[in-house]
Order: sequence, then structure tokens, then C-alpha cells
Amino acid sequence: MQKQPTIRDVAQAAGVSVAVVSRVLNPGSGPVAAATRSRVNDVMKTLGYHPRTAARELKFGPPTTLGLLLADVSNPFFARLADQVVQEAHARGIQVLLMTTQEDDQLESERLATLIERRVSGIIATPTGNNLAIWKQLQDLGTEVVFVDRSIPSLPEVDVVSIDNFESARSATALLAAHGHRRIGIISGPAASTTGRDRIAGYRQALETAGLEQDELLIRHAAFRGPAGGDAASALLNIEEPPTALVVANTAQVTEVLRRLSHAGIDIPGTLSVIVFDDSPWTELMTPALTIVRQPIDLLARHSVQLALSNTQGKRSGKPNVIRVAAELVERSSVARLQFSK
Amino acid sequence: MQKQPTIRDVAQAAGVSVAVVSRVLNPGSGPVAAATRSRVNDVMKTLGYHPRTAARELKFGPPTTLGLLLADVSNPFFARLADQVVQEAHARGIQVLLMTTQEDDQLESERLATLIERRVSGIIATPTGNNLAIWKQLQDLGTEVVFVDRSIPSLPEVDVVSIDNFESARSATALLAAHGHRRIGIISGPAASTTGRDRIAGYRQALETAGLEQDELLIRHAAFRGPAGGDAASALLNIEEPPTALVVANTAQVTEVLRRLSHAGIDIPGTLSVIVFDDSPWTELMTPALTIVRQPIDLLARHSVQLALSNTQGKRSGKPNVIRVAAELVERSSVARLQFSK
DNA sequence: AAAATAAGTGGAACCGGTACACTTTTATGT
DNA sequence: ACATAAAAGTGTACCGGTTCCACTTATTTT
Repeated sequence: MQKQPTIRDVAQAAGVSVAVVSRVLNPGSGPVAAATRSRVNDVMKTLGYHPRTAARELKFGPPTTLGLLLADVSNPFFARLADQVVQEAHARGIQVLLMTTQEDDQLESERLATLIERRVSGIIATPTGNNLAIWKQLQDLGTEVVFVDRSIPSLPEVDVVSIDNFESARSATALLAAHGHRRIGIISGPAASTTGRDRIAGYRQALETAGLEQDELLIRHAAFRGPAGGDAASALLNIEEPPTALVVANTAQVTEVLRRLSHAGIDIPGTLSVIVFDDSPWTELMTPALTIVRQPIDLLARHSVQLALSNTQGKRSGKPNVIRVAAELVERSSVARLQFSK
Repeated sequence: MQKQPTIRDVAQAAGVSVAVVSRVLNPGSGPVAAATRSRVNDVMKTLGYHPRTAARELKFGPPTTLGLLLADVSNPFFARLADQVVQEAHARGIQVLLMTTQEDDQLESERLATLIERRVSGIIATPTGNNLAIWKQLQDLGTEVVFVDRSIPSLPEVDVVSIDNFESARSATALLAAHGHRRIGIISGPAASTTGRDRIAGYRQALETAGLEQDELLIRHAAFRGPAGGDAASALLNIEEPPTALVVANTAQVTEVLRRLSHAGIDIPGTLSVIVFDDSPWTELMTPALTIVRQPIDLLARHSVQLALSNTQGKRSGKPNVIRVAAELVERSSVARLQFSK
């Protein structure tokens, strides 16, 4: 465990001033003779010198770190989002500080405090929906905030990148209606979440277009965490006139719902057709292969990173960017055509 | 976009010196009158002051950041590991810088360079197996390095946390043998990886104990990324005397293998019994429910974080910590008992 | 009541880089 | 050759915290 050499050690060993070493470190910041440059480089190598990021950051709040604040990473959707964000960021030489909220606004506020102290240049987040004041403060501080997947309606000035939740739920529901289903259930996210609400709205629109009756018993909001999805599924199965088709629009609860259906001995798609919002490779391996709504995670990630880094300064003038990317409905075998419905 | 207040702004507004403000910021670093303290706190609040981590870090390389260097996060195993590591770290007030290597040693070395410059206090990594010199350098610099899941045999002085790969593959194979299988195939990780090798070794041991012949044709190493697993599965199916049972010991390739088996019209467990190393919730939902080897990811995470933070100083004396946690074999329905084998 | 001790505060050096203003060396033009 | 411009290199003040030390003002001890 040796003590770390500093730029002054390098300067001394190379027989030059620290300014020259700094120039070698930052090409383009000033002229250095080729011979000197290589000599300094040699010294740095033999001394095992590495400039300290912390010292650099002190001068200017450098756009070299991004905060990624997700609900959790065990959810494959967020995991893949994190993976893509990290890759995108690395491609731009940016590092990612990963944090999770567990959907807990108290934890969220703590994480945000840390991110403020670190003076990250941007934050990509799936907000819990609270902590309005902190989000506002962050923007005032000049931190670029991008909400991904969800948003907070009362913070309209924040950039948002998400899929078109309304349209994706609408088209999934429309597909079921087109297959003759008249009792279509939906399990979505919490009513407080934009994704939860927008998807329900799309669902309602599809029913209306298809001329189907809207039954509030068929609409369930489930929390993102815990067994909420399974409970919602059970509840749905036990109503007087149970659905013949189900849209699972809460990605975090897909496996919970399927587990419950399986335990209940439900035949898919025989007694219940299913469409899920989830693009896990496993969905294709199920029996039957599940019809899914696929979210273009790579696009979400790319746009998020881009926004989080673009607005580095200025530009906070105009209206916020709202990017909606289209989700893809992938038809497989979990939706049955109802013959005798009329 | 206001400009950020500094400690001097706070001091001036509160009518005290910066030293006092600093003491308020770091309780226990010196005496402050209660009245002064609350006055300073008020000023900090109204000014919206947040101390800059970068400035703090300049004084001492503070153990406030951990590097987490994984192959990728789209793999659910690593995703859940990342999730747990982040939670463990947060519980200790530590932040996590997430990086991915894509199993590419060039990328790995770049990420490591960044981590050195950031002076992180510890690194938890799934090493590609190269960059020996850099890993050594990191240790010399006093950075605590912990390999998780895999290790590098030629770096025996690095701490390692993993499951008992040998034993878990042995017991899975033994289970198959006990069910009467005599032709048991295995698809593991690359021969260059410790997990790949150790699991094969456990497999061989089980065969030997069961008195079964070892056929090299039944042993396949597959890369962690790409279609390698699927290809290995196809190859295995097409040998002269194909296996009646298969251990998929390469977690990253499980879905690839299953996809190939499915496309080939293989009946599980009718014509092929299967045990996979993967604890995804989906494995239970498959038809049939898959028998799995479950890795205790929370334990891996907890021990890794603990080691990465414990050795902060001193202690580099003794021999490295090697922690092996037991994996759990969860029997479900993808293994058939062979009746007529003799 | 004098001396010793403790509490509260301020001044300034320092951490390790960056960058500006400036001096010295080398190259260029006629 | 000589003036002049460009290139190379140096000194040093920052950035925003922390901390050591000196100093002043209470509080306690005997």
C-alpha cells in the first residue's frame, strides 16, 4: 500500500512544472514539446500516477457523472434499462451512480440529497411521485432531470421519456376485443402512477371503440411491489362474471399474476386469454408462448441519456422535452379467438 | 439556474467563520454553541446550501464510493446482485458506481482506469480473467478488491465471494444419476472461467461416484454471451447417443438453451430431463416447472459489500478471504425417473 | 480571588488538480 | 543578422471544503 503520487511528484520527477504535466494530461489545453510529453508520460507510468477525479471536479461541476435513480434493479425491465443507460453513458465517457428507491419516497429524498452533494450533471429517474420540492430544487440548481418510464403530472417542466402507455394498452385491449372478448380485465400500476393511469385510459378507449361495456370490477390497480398483482388476479377470477381475457399492464407484477393463475388451475388461453407488458426472454418459452407488449428499452435509454447530457447548460428556456416511443405488440399464442360470443 | 452557495456564503450570511460552519456540517469535529448551530442550520436551509462531495473527497480518499463492475446487468443474476449490492451499500451510507464490461477485457481495463482515478475505496467485480496487472496495481494502491461469482486463479491474493460451484454441480448431477440417468450432458461457462471449470469438475465427480462413464461429447463449454448456449444444446442433441438429462450450468445461457430445445421439439422431461442454474421467477412458471440450482444472491451481495468495506485499512496482512456460500437445489418437475435404464 | 480548565470562535494552510498571466526559448521572414 | 512571432515552459491563484492552532471568553477548581 504505497502512498499515491500527485501531479507535483510527477512534475518534479520529470523536471518540469506542474502546469506542463497538466497540459500533458489534458491535450489541447496548451503546447507541449513532443519530447517533454513523452518524458512526462514515462514518468507517470513508472510512478503509477493517476489524476484524481475529485480534484478535477473541484474546479468545475463537470458533466462526468450521471445519477440513475430506479425503483429497483431486480425487476428485469429496470435492469435492462440500467444496462442500456450504463452502456450509453460509457460510450460518452460518463459514469453512472446507481441508486434505488424501493418505491419509498423517504429513501428517494435521501438519494436525491446525495446526488445534490455530488453535483451530478444529470439524473435519470423513475420518480415515486413525491418529493416535489426536491425535484424543483434540482432543476433550479441546473441539474438536468429526466423522468423515464413514468412522470409526475404536477411537474410538467421536467423532461420525460417513456413509451406511449395509452396507445400500447389501447392496442392490446383492442386486439382482445377483435378476438371476440367482451369481458376484458386489466391489472395496471397504482392509480397514483402515470403509467398506471395512462394504461387504464387506453384500455377504456379501446373498450369504447369496440362498443363494450366498462365494468369497474374488471379494472385493478396493483402496487409495484409485493403480492398485489397476485391478489388482483385472484379478485378478478372470483367476481360474478369473470373476464375471458386479461391485460397485465403492470410489468413488475407479471410473474406474480401468472403464478396465481397457474395455482388456480387456469388454462391459458382456454379459459383466459392473456397479454402481458413484459419482454423477458422467458415469455416466449412459456406454454403457451405469451403475447406481449414489448418496450423498446434501448430507445428509452438512449433518449434519456441524451437528454440528461444535452441540456448541460442554457436551453432550460423552452418547454421540456417529452419523448414517447412506440411499444410493440408481439402476438404469440396466449390469446384465443372466442367463437360463440355474441 | 442560480449559482451554488459555498461554505463561505453560509459563513458570511450567518456571521461566523467557515470553520464554524464546517463544524456544524461535521458534528463531533469540534464545539459549537447550540444557538450558533441552529442559526447556521437555518442559513443553510434558506440558502439551499449543500456541501460538495468533491471538495470533501479532496482531503482524504473517503470510503464513500464503491465500484461495481459486472459483465452486464441485463442478465437477471447480475441484476439482482446489483440490486442487493446497492441496497447493502446504501444501508452503510455508501454509493455505488455501476460499470459493465460486456465480458470484454479491453472495456474492463478502461473501466478500471476510471475507478482508479475516482479513488473508490473498493471494487466488487466479476472479472473477465485478464488485466492481471491492473488488478494487482489496484491492490497495491490500497483499493479493496472483491471478486464475486468468479475469480482469477493466478490472482490468489484477492478476496472471493461465490457459491460452491463444485458442490452445486455435483449435487445436481448426482440427482440426475439417482433418477437413473446414465447419459448426462452439461453446458457450462467458458473453460477459461472458474465457474465454468469448477462446475464441470463437480459434474465429473458425481459421475465417478455414480460409476458412470465420462463422455467428453457430453461436456460443453459455452461463452456467456451470444448464441453459444443454443449451439451447444443443438450439438448435444445431435451426437450419436444423445443425453437423457442435461445440466445447464451457464446461467447466462439458460434461456438460449431452452429456446433451442423448444424449437427442436424436445419434450421435457419426457425425452430430456433438465436442471438449470437460474433462480428466475419464470422457472417456476414453465411447463413443466424447472428444477433449479438457486444461488443465494443476497448472501453473495452482503458478503461482498462487507469485504469491500472492511479492509479499508490494515488487515491486508493475512491471507485473502474466500467465502463460499451454498447453493440450493430446488426440485420441481423437469427431471424424470428413468424406469428401463439398466 | 487567582489559577486552571473548558468552550466557542476565527485565521490560514492544505488537499490535487486547472488555467491564467507571464517569461524564456525556438522558429520564421526578409 | 535582426526583428518578430510562435512555441514551450513557469509561477501561482484559484476551486470548496477540512483541520490545526491561536485566541478570547466562560466556567470550574481550590
